[in-house]
Amino acid sequence: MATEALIERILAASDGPSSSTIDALHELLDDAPIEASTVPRSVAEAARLVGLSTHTLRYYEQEGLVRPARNASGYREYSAADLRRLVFLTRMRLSGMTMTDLKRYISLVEQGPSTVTERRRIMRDQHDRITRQIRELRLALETTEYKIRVYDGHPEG
Amino acid sequence: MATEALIERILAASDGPSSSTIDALHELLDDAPIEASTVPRSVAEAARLVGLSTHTLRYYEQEGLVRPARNASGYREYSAADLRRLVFLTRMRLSGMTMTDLKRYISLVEQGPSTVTERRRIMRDQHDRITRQIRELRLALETTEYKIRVYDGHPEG
DNA sequence: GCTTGCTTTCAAGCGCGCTCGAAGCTCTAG
DNA sequence: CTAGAGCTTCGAGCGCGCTTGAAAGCAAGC
Repeated sequence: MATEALIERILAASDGPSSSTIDALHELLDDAPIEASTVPRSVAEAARLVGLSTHTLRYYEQEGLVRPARNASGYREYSAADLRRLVFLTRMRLSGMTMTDLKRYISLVEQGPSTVTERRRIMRDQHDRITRQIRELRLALETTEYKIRVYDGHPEG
Repeated sequence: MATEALIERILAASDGPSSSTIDALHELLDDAPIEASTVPRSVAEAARLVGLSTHTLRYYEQEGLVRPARNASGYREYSAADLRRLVFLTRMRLSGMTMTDLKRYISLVEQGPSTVTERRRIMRDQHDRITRQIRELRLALETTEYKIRVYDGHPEG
């Protein structure tokens, strides 16, 4: 998946003390006033920034997940808000949310505040799925660690 | 994925104190002397026990991941060792190991002790991938928690 | 012996999420 | 004016991991 680049970058950025870094990320990525470089980005720039391909960005737009403005020539212009949404989309995709669910969720977002209840439900479901997934991964992690111990000739192999 | 049933069961079984439970699981699932019910299982029983479909079990065999014995009529008979392997396979699949890598690994296992070095390398790679994945999931988890807080009308939404 | 439900093999199909390629338009540098 | 890079839309293709279906054999109860 091309989206791994994004994660690498985000993870690299979040080395520091966890809680404050996360707050900073939220501020940066979700609702903060638009920062310095508020210049709209071309599809290639946006793709590079979020770690997706330009093809994927166009595909997401086609699916209604993001709606960048167009300039006079019909070129896409991704605003800071568009980029924040792309980061959100990428995180949700990486955590296993399906395109169908994501499309549903974004459609609710675009319908305005009356849909908050259902949006919260979707986020709660996703939260639970992620929690479960992390537990699964921890089991798998233990299994690899066990195998590695055995292959390292650990006494209780 | 049909494999979720397995995870549910394993997770249900591993409620207790983490470390000792994990040891018990390893003992049970990896190298312990075969336990009480050493009766071979039909493909349907095996499927039920590991939470996969019978189709998937046959597919895994076709791919060389497991080699259950056959009875006089050509029916598959899954031994305890076969079941342990299936559990291992399921965990690795759920943690995102590809069929290709898993086939390579199992082929090394079947080639005997001389392949331990490469097997260890594969398990270490997989360990690293899982670790990375868990970090990604934690970011996504934070994102859902943030959204839920906002939708719950939390002051610092 | 018949029925019911399991088993077998084999090959084809599918759903998801991209991914690619073609054909053509626009911008910039030289 | 031209070359080359990057943009547009559109539709088709693909890779992975199953999943399904067809056709036929086997087992157990009535």
